Amino acid sequence: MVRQPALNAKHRAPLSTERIIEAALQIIDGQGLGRLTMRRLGDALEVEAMAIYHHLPRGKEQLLDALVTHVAAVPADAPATGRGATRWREALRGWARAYRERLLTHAGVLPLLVTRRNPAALAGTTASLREILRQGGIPERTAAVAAHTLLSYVIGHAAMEVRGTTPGGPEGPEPAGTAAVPEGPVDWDARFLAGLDLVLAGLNP
Amino acid sequence: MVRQPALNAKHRAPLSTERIIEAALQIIDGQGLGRLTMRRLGDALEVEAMAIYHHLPRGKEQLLDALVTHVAAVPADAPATGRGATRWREALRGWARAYRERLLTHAGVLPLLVTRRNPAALAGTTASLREILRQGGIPERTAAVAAHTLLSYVIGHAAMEVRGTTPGGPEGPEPAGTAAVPEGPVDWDARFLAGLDLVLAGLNP
DNA sequence: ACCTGAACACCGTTCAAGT
DNA sequence: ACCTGAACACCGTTCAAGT
Repeated sequence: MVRQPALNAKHRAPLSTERIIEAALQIIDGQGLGRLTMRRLGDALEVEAMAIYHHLPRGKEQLLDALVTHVAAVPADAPATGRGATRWREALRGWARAYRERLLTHAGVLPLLVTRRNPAALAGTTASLREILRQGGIPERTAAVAAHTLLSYVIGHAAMEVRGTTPGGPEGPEPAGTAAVPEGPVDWDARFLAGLDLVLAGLNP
Repeated sequence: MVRQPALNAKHRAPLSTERIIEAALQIIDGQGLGRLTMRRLGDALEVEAMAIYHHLPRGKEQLLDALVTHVAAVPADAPATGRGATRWREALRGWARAYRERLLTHAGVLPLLVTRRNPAALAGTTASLREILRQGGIPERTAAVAAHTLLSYVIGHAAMEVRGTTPGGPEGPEPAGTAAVPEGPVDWDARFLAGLDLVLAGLNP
């Protein structure tokens, strides 16, 4: 009989913060945030749950913070060297599409992004957005507003999408004299892009 | 000695779904979502935790759904009878301000609003927004987009605010050649209104 | 019909101990 | 330095029982 490597062998990849975050993200994406458990995470890493605390001393809180940073703290690329009104507009559009996609593939961390966790996680993202706008000739004040508006829209829209298509009719009391008509199934891709154009339309350098 | 009413007296207000939701919201607003526990909720209602299941058979899941509905499923008022471009614009602005305030005073439920829970909860809200836009002369298609855009912005912005003012600098790798400058403290009220105008600016009937 | 009490399977985390 | 095992205080929920 060929000797199998011992189950608790030491030659498996050593535990590291990166591997922990990766495994946690895989659990969230595959089974949902509610099923991310220190014990289950330990199982996925073939380690006892308590071993995680050696790399993340603040425990689950620290893990969730790290996940938010990993998913949401992505600065936008600087705009390509050429300038002109279409240049930075296209850059922002591209960033928004990529960022939305990122949020949707890791939809399980969206609730974490909304909580007060990790207050500085989005600072880099907003700063890079402001920079793109500034280079596009938008005045400082307007750029600060536009950066936050754009980020708010993308995050908010991702949240709406994650809730799923709203199949039912309206709820609650109707305002008098108004028959609110429920909307049919929504093409979220198209709607996101249309709303994005609406937000960008107000920006004139 | 005056006889005190028995502690487990029956003359306390009988348990009801309304009272349960009210008490839960009070716990969330006062101590945070993480401290909302069936047992603690029972204590607040002077009842054993298991009594809650008699009114909410699906347990905590149903409670959280009800909380989202209670906080977020508020249709916008119909615009005042007069028409003209400023009328409905003012109506939308007023709604957005009120809705944001509502979300911020119950910031603890924001993570719940983002999760897939209660998919129909926002249907009534979006429908009433579409109706206001339609009455303002905005074509059906544009109205549907604008309603979602506006709602996404308000929810997203509330989320940004709840995370707190971002005191630290940027995080993560900087794009080459760009020194992203961290922003100072933000006046969220002013920023929200400015962003709101940015979103509404693109809407021409 | 409405509420209680005990019990079950699970959490996150601590702490002393192993190698 | 890195991981384990047992233990503690807490969860949500079930189920039989009380009134």
